[in-house]
Amino acid sequence: MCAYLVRGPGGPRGEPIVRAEEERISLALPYFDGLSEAGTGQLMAGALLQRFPAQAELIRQGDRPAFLHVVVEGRVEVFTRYRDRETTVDVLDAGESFILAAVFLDSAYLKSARALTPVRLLLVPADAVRAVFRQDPAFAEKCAADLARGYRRLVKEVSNLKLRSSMERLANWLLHQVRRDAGSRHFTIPFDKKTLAAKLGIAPEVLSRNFAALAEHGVKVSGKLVEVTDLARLEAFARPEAVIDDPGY
Amino acid sequence: MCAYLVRGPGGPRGEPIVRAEEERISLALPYFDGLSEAGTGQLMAGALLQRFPAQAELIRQGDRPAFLHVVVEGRVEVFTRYRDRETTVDVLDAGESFILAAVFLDSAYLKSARALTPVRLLLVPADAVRAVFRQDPAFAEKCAADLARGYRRLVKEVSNLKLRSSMERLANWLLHQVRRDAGSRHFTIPFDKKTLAAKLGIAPEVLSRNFAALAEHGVKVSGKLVEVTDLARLEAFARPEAVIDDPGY
DNA sequence: CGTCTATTTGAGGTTGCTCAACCGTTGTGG
DNA sequence: CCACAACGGTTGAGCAACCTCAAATAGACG
Repeated sequence: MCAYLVRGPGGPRGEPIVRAEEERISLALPYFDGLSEAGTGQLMAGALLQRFPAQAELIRQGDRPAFLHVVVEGRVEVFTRYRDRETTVDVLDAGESFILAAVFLDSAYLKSARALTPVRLLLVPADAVRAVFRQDPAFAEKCAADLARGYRRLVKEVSNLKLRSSMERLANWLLHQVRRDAGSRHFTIPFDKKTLAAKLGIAPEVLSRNFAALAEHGVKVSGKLVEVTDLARLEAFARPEAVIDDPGY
Repeated sequence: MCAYLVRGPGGPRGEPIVRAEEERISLALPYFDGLSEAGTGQLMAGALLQRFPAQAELIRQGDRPAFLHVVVEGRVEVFTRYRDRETTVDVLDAGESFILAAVFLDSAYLKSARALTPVRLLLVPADAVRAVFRQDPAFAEKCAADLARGYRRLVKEVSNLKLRSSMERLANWLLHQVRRDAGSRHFTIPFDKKTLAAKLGIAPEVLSRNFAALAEHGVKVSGKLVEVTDLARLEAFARPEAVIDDPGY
């Protein structure tokens, strides 16, 4: 019933009821913003707030969803496997949820997920999610909006993969990071380069060479530290496009 | 307000109100199945049923959604552009809808769409969709399920693109067609090979060579006609996986 | 029968992959 | 404190998958 309670060495410990303090945290999540009292209560009644150590396997593709997962703290990598290959579909930060689509349709996970850092997850029972969806229009709208945004993110990802070279994808990813940091000229890559390579859909070696090649286009890298020395130059090379690159679009 | 009424030579003619006969057609669409009377009425009140000639541009990426589009008849290609490149995201048959996510979020289209054949579309005003979503839980659930399925389709597409070679994608696409025709050994490709190539994310020349290469794996092609001479062999090569290839998964 | 468009084929270049060796950090045990 | 794994990343070499450009064919159509 709840595989999480027994999985992993020294890791997850179940807390059968979300305590007041932690409920406050959960409510602060964009996810539950503006919900009815009743709905919130129902969602939280069976919810668990759990910790997992880095590298813990959170869900496994093919399994059936028992909970909606919301990242409260830490970073989660969502990926798919095929034969002996594996690729990153997304990397999620605190405040984001995953596998809503599987929960909603009550279908098997298409993806697996692992903790990239130690994480804290809010686990909301799948049937509660479905029930509250039917009762609380505000929540229904929230879910649908989430699904719609997720859909659109993937449409962009498909365009990104099919229409751009790996260099272009990397360049645009860098611009994305820079923009997110309010235009700061340097930032640190928030996870392993191996993970970044998987996210961009290339081999780690190619990422390495691409970084080297971007020196020509106003980017300097040392370790996880990236400095954009010539933003205009990088933009000229990356040629970002609103429809693919604007997060809010 | 309604660009469709004036676009295209000899093409679309608007019908301000959906006639009874045509409403029956619309109601037969899976989309409106099980909806409340009131909801149906509201959706249909401002709906248009329109014809477009083959090749007509139905929506253009970057525009704002005025209607939810449902394919009543014919086939529609959904694609994205970037610089001078273009790629097919999906090909839709009768009964399927498109740009629900954009309508729901009231955001600009991420994709363009064109008619591959002469088509008949049901155009449901975007604000009606949003309004009925809030009023009719059955419709809300339908929409969310549609969004969730669309999301999952794209997750599979991303896996398909990132984890498989173009040969493998083609082989699995063939298996897909065969399975859809209840296991018949031969079928005709339902659109241009150029379109198929774009859907698979490769240049037309590569598709051509891939078809030739699949002769080794139990596939014979002449024109648009495909015959699977050795299903077991093709499956051994394609190695389909439920998580990526089962439509209902 | 010409004319167009779709597809195939050939040639040659690019991009990205794999394998293997190497480097720099980090962590460990003696 | 030092040698030595161990790990993540980089680099080099060779190969495979794809792409582009240019012709040659094959159909579809008037």
